Amino acid sequence: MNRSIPAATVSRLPIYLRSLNDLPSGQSTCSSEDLAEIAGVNSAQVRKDLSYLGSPGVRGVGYHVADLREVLRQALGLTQGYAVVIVGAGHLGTALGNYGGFEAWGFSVVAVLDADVEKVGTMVGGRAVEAMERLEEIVAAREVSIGIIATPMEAAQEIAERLTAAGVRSILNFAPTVLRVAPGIEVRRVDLSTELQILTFHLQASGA
Amino acid sequence: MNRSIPAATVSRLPIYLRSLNDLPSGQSTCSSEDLAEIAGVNSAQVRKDLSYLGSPGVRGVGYHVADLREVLRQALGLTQGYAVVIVGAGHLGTALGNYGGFEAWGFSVVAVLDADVEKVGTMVGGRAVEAMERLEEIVAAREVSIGIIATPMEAAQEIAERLTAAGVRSILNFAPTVLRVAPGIEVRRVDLSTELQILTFHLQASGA
DNA sequence: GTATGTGAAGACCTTCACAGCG
DNA sequence: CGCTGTGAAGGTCTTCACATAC
Repeated sequence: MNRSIPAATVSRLPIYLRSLNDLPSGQSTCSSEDLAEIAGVNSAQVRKDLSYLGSPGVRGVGYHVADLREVLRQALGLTQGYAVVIVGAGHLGTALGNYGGFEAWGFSVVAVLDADVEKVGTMVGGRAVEAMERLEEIVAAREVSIGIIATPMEAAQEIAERLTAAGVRSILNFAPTVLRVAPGIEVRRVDLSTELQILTFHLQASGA
Repeated sequence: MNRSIPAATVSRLPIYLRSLNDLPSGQSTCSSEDLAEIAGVNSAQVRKDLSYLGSPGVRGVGYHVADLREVLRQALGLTQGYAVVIVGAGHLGTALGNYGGFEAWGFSVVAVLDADVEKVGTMVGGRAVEAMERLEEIVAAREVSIGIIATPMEAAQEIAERLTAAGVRSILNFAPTVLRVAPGIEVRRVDLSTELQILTFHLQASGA
């Protein structure tokens, strides 16, 4: 079914899906131009991206909003729920654990882990923090498919190895380090200081 | 001095800078191969990227670590400090405010703002949360160059407009929305649910 | 000898412009 | 007629392969 959708397109699909919510309510159909405006991209880009999902539009009319939402949800695999484990209950892990948005998109945080025995048992987002040594057991028993690493840099690589050995195939890494993982394991890196440094590059390039 | 460095290169420079810290200590010189390994990219990529910064290497030898670090810091504009304001003192804004890494890279969080009067005056990362209406005054008085938006989605666009009107030229946006800003304003988006959805795309594409 | 710096080739991505279809 | 879907063109990024310099 997937005729190899380009990576750049995949990274925009979530934006299109969210953009549908920003349409004037009651609008049952939308043009590539409407979506382009909201998503901040070129309208030809929108049409080409969506064309990879079959041909969800109607010429002369546009895209039927409800249909398009369903096609996007299907493509992104959002029709099933995914169990997520958060590793690290520091400031960031706590913020993530308290974030209400996971459930809205069908994700379910099934555990928050921390290596610090002082933190084990404390509550984060309504769940008790569990001990790091239970990682493998929890991943297996709760069928975790996504691991979120919110540990200090030093611990990140080892946690990634334990997660993947236990069966996790997707990792979202907030630790400021590049993880080395086996082929087939998908890692996304979110790094605050990298982002800030890209901003300062432009500040100084434009003469600040 | 900047002979228009490609965007893709700019986004890797922070990784190279950090990679220097991961070299075996005492190693005063390193090859593009060494850096490539740590940064997780091709070594030709490393050489081409670094060649945009002049020619910081020595043929037959490699890159002198201390020199390269300095060249990277210069290119990224990290030789001067930057004042940062965090807008929104919810879970995420609080985590950011408590994050110790800003100072290490030369950033200085000069204010944390929130629209909720209940939150004003509470402490975040050793600073008292200030009222949102003081945004313009604070940006001007404390010479803020970077704004971090950690508000709910609905407030983000207005905050972006107020920040830029007050003189901020760089924004790091954690709110799940695409900001519309004037030309010349640099925005980086960090969106948890987008990242998770890209992961689920691959999970389902590989048949999970 | 050794590792950088770089033209050339190739892969990938974006944009245009218009054919095609409702 | 209007808007999608798409070949073709143009741009950007990555990788190769080797000349170049120490």
